[in-house]
Amino acid sequence: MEDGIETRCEQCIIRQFNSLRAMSKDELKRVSDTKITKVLKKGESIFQEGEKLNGVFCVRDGVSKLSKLSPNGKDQIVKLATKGQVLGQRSVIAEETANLSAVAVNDMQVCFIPKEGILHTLNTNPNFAVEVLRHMAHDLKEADDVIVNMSQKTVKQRVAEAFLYMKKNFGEDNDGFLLLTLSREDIANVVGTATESCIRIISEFKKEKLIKASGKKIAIINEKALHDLMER
Amino acid sequence: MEDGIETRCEQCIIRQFNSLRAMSKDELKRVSDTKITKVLKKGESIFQEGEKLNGVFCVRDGVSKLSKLSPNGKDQIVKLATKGQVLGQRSVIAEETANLSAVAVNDMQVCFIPKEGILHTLNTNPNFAVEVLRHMAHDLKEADDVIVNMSQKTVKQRVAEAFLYMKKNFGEDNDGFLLLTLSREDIANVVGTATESCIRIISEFKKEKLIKASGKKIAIINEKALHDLMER
DNA sequence: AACTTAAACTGACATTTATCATAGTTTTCA
DNA sequence: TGAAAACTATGATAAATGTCAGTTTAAGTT
Repeated sequence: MEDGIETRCEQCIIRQFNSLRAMSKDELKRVSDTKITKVLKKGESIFQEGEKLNGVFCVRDGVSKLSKLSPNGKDQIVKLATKGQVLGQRSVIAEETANLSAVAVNDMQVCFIPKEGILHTLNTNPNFAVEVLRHMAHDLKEADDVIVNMSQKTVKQRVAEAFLYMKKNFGEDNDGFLLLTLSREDIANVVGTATESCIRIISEFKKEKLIKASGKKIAIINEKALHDLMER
Repeated sequence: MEDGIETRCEQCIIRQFNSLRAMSKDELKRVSDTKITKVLKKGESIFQEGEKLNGVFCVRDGVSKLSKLSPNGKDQIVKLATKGQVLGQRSVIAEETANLSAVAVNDMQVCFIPKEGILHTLNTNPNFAVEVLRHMAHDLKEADDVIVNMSQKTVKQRVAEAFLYMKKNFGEDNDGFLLLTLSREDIANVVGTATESCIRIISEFKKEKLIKASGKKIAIINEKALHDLMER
């Protein structure tokens, strides 16, 4: 059992850093030996904006929102991280305080990996560093795309995109309902709009039969229409 | 003379990657030996979105805008790069096509550095890789900040921020005019708004004596007020 | 200098989005 | 289970921003 956890934890690192061959067995073992597993309830925070991180967190189960508080008091969700993704690596690598807060959207399990091992491997294993670099380059591209979406697309388009994103990255159950359920407020914070505006658009989508809802659960009915709307 | 150029070109790499000690003399020499200097007129492009890059470009003189075309035909400027900054490293590192276009805002001089040397050093010199990584981590943080600004701040706040950014990063002349002059359209594309909206806000700022203008040149008169406006 | 073109500006109006108020609905938990 | 709290929903209205149309000004060009 405990063995299963360890194995999965190693998998996080491997997958995130895309570097099965970049870390040696020894290095992986050292990382796994020092990890600490932590359980979080929905709404609890993993770390806060401004906090100094002593390591990274690997999501074993559940979903975390990475968000930043803007001066006007609103919270902008920049990213949603799920099983296998690593949180905090940017701050650890840059040796800066966290620029985002990480909060559990569901009940979660994360494992903590002290920064020493990561930094050591980074400095001694070029392949590993390059893999991490490549991963961060990808994140940077995604961030650029988000900037363009935020400034050039309407709220309606961004809501459509958010649902498609949720389907693509978190999947759906047998009845077609999105596995990731977010509150209307969280959706609004992903999209960067007021909760009421977000709700209104969701209502509209329901009327137009693009989506259907059962309580908090949402199912995409007409994916093509959502997609066309988003691209226009 | 040509020697001066070489020296400065090496400086670009060193400064951008923040790694004076991370690249050996030999490595730096190899990079410099293979560089090609290129002159561009205002409006000419260095590379286009979607293009495959065979190396990075180091800005020796002038300013380049890095922008992305959105489906609605508008151009979002994501970053402005000036002397000493390197363009295209994200694409080269990720081995992807460029996700942004780079166009000269002024007359420019850039030097081209083939990717082979960069990738080779990356793979053999961990210190260099870590420095590049750190640099990219910083870029990523900045991108996150831009996302929050775009979604949470008003156009007026973003215009104020743009002027403060221009002052901070490009400086002003003896009369207090910003050294970087952008067309109204370019400012609008930085801010992510319509050109007319941008012009209207600039007119407002002039009336309120926050800035003054002489032709295309703009001077900040009341920096504190602009700052307060931006933060609110 | 006269001509041509591009950029800057202004007004009127349409559209989008935010805000405030309020009511219905679900969830929580004592 | 039943009341409180949190979330979802809708209407009315205000504020912000975009669009279109037209004018003025500046910048090149021959």
